[in-house]
Amino acid sequence: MTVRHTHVAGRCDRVAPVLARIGDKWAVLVVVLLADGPVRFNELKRRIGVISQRMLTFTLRALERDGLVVRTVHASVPPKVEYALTPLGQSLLEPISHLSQWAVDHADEIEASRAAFDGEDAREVAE
Amino acid sequence: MTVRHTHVAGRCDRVAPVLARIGDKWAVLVVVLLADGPVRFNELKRRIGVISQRMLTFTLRALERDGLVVRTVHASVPPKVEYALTPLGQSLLEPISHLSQWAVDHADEIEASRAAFDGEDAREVAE
DNA sequence: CAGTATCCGCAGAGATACTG
DNA sequence: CAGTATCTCTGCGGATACTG
Repeated sequence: MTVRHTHVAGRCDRVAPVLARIGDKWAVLVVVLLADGPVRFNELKRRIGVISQRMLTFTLRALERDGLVVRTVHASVPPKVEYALTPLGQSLLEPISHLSQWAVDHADEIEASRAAFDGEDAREVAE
Repeated sequence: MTVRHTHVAGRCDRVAPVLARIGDKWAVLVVVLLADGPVRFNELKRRIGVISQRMLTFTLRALERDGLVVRTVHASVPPKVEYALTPLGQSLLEPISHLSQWAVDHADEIEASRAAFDGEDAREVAE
């Protein structure tokens, strides 16, 4: 029984939580939007466009909890809260961009494959 | 209004579906398990350990549809179905391993941050 | 062995309304 | 402005049973 795992040494349960966060569509979006610098809550909401404030709050809390984002409250009226990437959060930008690059590079292949797959299905049914 | 996006040129809607697939915990696991070569259905199920056959089937169908995995039926009794990575699927291993590496490298930081975050919460409540 | 079909529970996410 | 609090509904995913 050969156990030659190609995957990175280190238990899967270390990796899983991170993957889950990446999979969270809002989380990644927020991280990318914060790449250029701090952004305020409602500004963030506006840029994302469709997100509910509930989900944005949850997403930011999760990112803050994981140490990827810092929340800074400026004591003023009206209140001003800015969110920014921590160094850890910034370091995540790199692997994310690798992945994004892959996605962009192969988007056409994937789409074609899907079309082919769905096409076969339709033909089977038709016969 | 400066629009200096750091993220990869190419619309987000191209990237989102891929991120969703990565976020699918089963999908990534399966891809990694297929890294060393073709594996049969039940063998895959056994290695994953906890997955329901329903989810495994769905996951494999999705991966097949996206062209990341090929399904090969060997006409025999009992039936034998093998799943293997396509070249496209193999190419995904690279960005995944980058991400995994990041996860492993920063797992401790993240965990510490979580503990600190949760600790503050508990203290606030206690006071 | 390798699935498909069906039922069901519960967490995730939206909509809405209210507050410091 | 930046949230919290509820209420609700959808759909992911597990358990189970059946089939080629």
